[in-house]
Amino acid sequence: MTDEKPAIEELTHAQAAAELPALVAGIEAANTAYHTLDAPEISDADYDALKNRLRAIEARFPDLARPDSPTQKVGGAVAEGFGKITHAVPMLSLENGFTDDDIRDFDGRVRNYLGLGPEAPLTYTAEPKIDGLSLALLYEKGVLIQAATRGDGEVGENVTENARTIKDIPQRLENAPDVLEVRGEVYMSHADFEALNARQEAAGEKTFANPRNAAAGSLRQLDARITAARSLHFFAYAWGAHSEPVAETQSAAMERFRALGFTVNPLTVLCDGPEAMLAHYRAIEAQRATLGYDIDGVVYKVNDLALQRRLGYRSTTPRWAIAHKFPAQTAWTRLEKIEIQVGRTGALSPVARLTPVTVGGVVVSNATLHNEDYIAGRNSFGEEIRGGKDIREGDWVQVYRAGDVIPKVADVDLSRRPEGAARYVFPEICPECGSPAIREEGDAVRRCTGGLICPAQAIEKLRHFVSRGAFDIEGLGAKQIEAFYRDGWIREPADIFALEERYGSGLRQLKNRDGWGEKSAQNLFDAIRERRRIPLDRLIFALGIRHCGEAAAKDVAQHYGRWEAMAEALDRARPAALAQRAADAAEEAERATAQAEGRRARITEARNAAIAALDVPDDATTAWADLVATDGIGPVLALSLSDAFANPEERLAIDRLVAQLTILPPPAKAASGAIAGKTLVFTGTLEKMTRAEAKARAEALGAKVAGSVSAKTDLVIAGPGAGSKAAKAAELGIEVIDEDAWLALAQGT
DNA sequence: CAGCCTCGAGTTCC
DNA sequence: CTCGAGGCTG
Repeated sequence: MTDEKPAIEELTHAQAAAELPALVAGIEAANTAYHTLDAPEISDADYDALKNRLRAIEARFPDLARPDSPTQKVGGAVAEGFGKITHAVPMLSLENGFTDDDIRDFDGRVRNYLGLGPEAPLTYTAEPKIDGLSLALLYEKGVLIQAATRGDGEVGENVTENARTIKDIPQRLENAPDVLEVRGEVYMSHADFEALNARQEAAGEKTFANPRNAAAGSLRQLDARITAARSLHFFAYAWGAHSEPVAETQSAAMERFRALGFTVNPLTVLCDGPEAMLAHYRAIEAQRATLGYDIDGVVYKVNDLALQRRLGYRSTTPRWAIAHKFPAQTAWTRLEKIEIQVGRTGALSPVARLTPVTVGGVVVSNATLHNEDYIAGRNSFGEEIRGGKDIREGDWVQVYRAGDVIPKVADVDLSRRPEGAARYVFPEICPECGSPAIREEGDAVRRCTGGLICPAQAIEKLRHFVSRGAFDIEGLGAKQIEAFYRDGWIREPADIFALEERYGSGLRQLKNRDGWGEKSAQNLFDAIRERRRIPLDRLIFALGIRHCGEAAAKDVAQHYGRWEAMAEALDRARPAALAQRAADAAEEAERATAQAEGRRARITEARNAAIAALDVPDDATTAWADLVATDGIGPVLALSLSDAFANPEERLAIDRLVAQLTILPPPAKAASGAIAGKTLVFTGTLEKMTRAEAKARAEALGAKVAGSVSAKTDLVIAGPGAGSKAAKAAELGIEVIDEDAWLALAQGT
């Protein structure tokens, strides 16, 4: 079909421009026909010819190449290939359990939360945990309109076209609700995996380490035709958005999925308690090798959906489910060397360099050794781990991947320990800068004291500054930061914003060195300029102050509202912060003798004396108390913040940075709903829900739940048998309601 | 004051 | 993903 077309070399620009649209349309039509109708309209050879011609034209006239051209979707380097999809209902992960007792504890927690006794009937489903990748399929009026990967749980990738090629995924559902999002696992069978690898090898292509990687790689193909050729499968096991209730129990929901045309795992059963769950676990474990696909455990879920709803969710996992994982695969290898890495906070982290070995289908050559004690064979309480065996260079060690991800050392074979292998001596000098590395009392890690003098710390801090939750500057990743640091172009965050002015012309001329050119330099400067406007919480997080992560930064930003208010308050509170530290030191010094004499009061006396000696102004005490009383901020974080702002060098660097920025205040908390922002106290017996449940419900509605009634309390919910708290509420003139009124409030909003 | 929950920090491999 | 530690609750 390309016969009459002029050869590429003879094509004029105008001719090429005229031919392109039809070419692109032809390829796209073929794509659609291939995987939506399962009936290719043209032969593979013709398809390839079309694509080759398009590629050739684009190569000769690059200005004609469109960013959405089909040639951009072949085997390309990824990422931008897929659109992002925000999950209407987040795709959470599951809590993991490993031992029988973990599962019994889970059952206990569920019962406790629901207010059920140990003998009350409670049914769970138990199903194999498929080792694949989760996928969310959105159906509207019974038609599949979107498929998204899990991603980080909030935002996934749009792989709709690829999902359409999977036979187990129905394109249409009969008698389905208007909106139904079915979730499940995409996986590849052992047989298909072996066959695929054989084909890959024969074609000289790279093979996959395990079925899960093969499934993931296949689903994330930019060319859906490749996905179609990979025979993937799908088990449905959960749901997200839905316009009407799916069912009343988990098992009925699975039955309904089956009726709708999905495949549901046949090894799903109902269990009437933890012992039955454990029995099923062992039964599945026994069949594991003969299933024909990989599983990595068994998932238990509370069957009754009304109970699931009551149990609700913690921050990242549901309370009504747990994954009982099989023991991780292990392998023995030689530990060649122990190396020390220095992190952002100066922490010295030992890493094992291993003779590469395959563990569960993945080649592992490094493993974390955590800290000094872990190498020595002890945990933080001084108890023995690995039977007290220490780890030495040259040892044969058994490694596994914790949570199937992080390689760790499980055991040491002492019989194979080389002659003369010495106990590992942990360095007390930073290997990067030579400063003393100190281990504070009661701390598990040893830290370099070099601060920003230490290049490792400086670089790690800068990396943190540009990381995802912080300034997130596109084009300025870890590698670039390190290069700029070594060049001396970026030594502190403020330098990033001076980069264009100081080195712009130089960078533009760095043709092809480190991949820089005029265009990429311009992109970087644009990205940096975009970030000159930054939300306050991101700025605080980016500063990399110890103990101040993303969540704490949000709390601090919310508390102060404006940067100036924060800086001013921290400056004012400084004397009180110093007093706090002095008091802590005095307490530490006094503790041993006070305990010997059995006089706890002496500790308080010592603290007070230390504070009194410093003569702290009242406004400092007020500012400090205000900070420490903030939700989520305790003395440790508060001191850390105070130290960062009081350190002259650090403060100057912060001020230089802030001078370059426009800081956006945190959004005012949406005070919607009757109890949002209110402080509640529950007292007496609640009959319709447990305390924990009531608390979770209140917090979900934006309220705070306190334990005792004070002037700050807004509302008291009193059940039967309420005593002093209700009386105190009456005394303070605080509104008191009963459980039914509370339920109305909780449900109404 | 002890136990729970959440957050912070560090780490590996694709 | 996991461990340790900080902060809050009962």
